[in-house]
Amino acid sequence: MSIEPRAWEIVLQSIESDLLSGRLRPGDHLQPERALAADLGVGRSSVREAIRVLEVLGLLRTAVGSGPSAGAIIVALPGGGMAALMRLQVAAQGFPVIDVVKTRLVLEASVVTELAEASALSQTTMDANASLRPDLTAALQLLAAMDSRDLTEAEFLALDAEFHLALAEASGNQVVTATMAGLRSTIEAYVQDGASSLASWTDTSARLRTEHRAVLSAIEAGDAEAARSLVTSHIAGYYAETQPNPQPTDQHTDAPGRPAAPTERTA
Amino acid sequence: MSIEPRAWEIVLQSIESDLLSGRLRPGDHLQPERALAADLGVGRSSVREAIRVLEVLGLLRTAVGSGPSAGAIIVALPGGGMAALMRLQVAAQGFPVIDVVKTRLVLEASVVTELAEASALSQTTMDANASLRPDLTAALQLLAAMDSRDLTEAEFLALDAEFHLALAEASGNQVVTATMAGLRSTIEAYVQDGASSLASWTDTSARLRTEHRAVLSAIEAGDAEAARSLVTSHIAGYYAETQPNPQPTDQHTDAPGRPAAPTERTA
DNA sequence: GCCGCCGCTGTGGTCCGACCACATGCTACA
DNA sequence: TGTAGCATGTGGTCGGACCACAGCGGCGGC
Repeated sequence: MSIEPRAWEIVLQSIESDLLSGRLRPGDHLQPERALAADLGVGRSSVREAIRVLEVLGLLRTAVGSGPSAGAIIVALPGGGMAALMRLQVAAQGFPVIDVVKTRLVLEASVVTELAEASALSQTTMDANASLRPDLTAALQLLAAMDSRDLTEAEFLALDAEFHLALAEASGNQVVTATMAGLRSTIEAYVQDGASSLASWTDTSARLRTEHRAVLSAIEAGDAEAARSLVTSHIAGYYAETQPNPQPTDQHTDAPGRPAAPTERTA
Repeated sequence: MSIEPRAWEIVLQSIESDLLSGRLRPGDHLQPERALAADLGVGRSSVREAIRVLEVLGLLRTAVGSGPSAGAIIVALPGGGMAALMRLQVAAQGFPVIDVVKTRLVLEASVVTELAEASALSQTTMDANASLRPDLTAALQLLAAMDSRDLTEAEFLALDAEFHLALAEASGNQVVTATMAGLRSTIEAYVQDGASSLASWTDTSARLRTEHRAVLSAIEAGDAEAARSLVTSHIAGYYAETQPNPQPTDQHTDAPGRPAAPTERTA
């Protein structure tokens, strides 16, 4: 017959159903752990496991103490959970880095295309619709910060990653933004790994700066095709430059004696 | 200075570092909870919280009992974790449904483009490279299954979702596949919600079938542009058709028939 | 009457011990 | 020799205990 779900799943489903029905909304407090446990007829440990999951997934934050700021509060900030997911999946070899890069390419191409189109649209219509024009000030500020002469490679590349994330944010698509944020930590890792193998960091960073400005210009000019092409070559170019020996489908390194880790399909 | 991380974070980091260093690989067993707790100097509850997180993220599965199949085993199946993340973020209003649809659009367009290009490539080169040709048999079988006359709307749409997922799998990009799998449950929900508002289900399902075949034909013909355009209009068309009244921020509220979307496990 | 200190209370964070259910595998008995 | 049943190891759950911390309010000093 129907198997009894584990206790922590009961808690998770209860919270999810409260979320869906609107009984819980962002900003609300969860019941205290002890009360929730009593209500659902489970132990406090089980409640804590469910809360921990939700916390890692970025759905709530917890704080000790008392008062309005304490307790478990619903906060839907998707970036954190996505980042944890990506990071761990890459670590567990569930996600090859090349796939992460390819996905980044696809998403960013779409982001800049959309931004350029929105920009073009805002130019053809009345200025009254200034709200339609994407907000690129954050990206511009990051670009300016990257012009600073006294940046280490790591600092520069961190700003680089933030710049790309800012573009995603400007596009307004929260799913894409969250995914990019999740990809970001992985991207930053490979980007910084690759930086050491560059012929000349000065040359490369200068080129990256130029390319960034070109992308932004294309967006502001409303030239979607150019923006897409520029951002694609920007990302692919750096990746190619830092991967001197491609290693086709293999990667995943060592230990050929392994049972090849089947990603067991549920079907 | 540095604040002490919570105990369960210590466990998580320990496992992640084992993953990164290769001490843990897919298929391996984690230490028993009690041993891990003793090793790391934390309580068993904290170990369990970390393990629970990893389980929801799709990094491992747990089983009771004894013997080789029991215990916590590393299995990197990204789909499950992504699905849980997407589902909960949508529930918490962190992800507007429209953004989910847009992201699906972008990813699927890229998938079919890539498939078509690979297909074209495999045609121009020797047939010896048959391995380069994407494997679309799964998609074809699903298409055939959808031709069956006696399908309910729900069954048809489930097959539909699986078809789109099969395309992603055929493309070989695991990040995209996992993201699509995560989007899938959300997509299925809105798709089935919308189905009731259709003028004629018979007409619509016939059209969907035709569009599916057209997409597949374009892929097999190696016509990337056509494939992209077809899949875009396919998805956007259905979404537009089922959303006569956009209903800005609202949505969901229901629960008829679906018991709050359990974390689909089982193997 | 006003202000500040201190303890009370509620909260999450952690640990511990206990017990259960279950899957194995071995042992003892027929 | 075969099988029934027990021993073992594992995750799953619970309840209790204690801690640290943040607010809040009462009490006392000024």
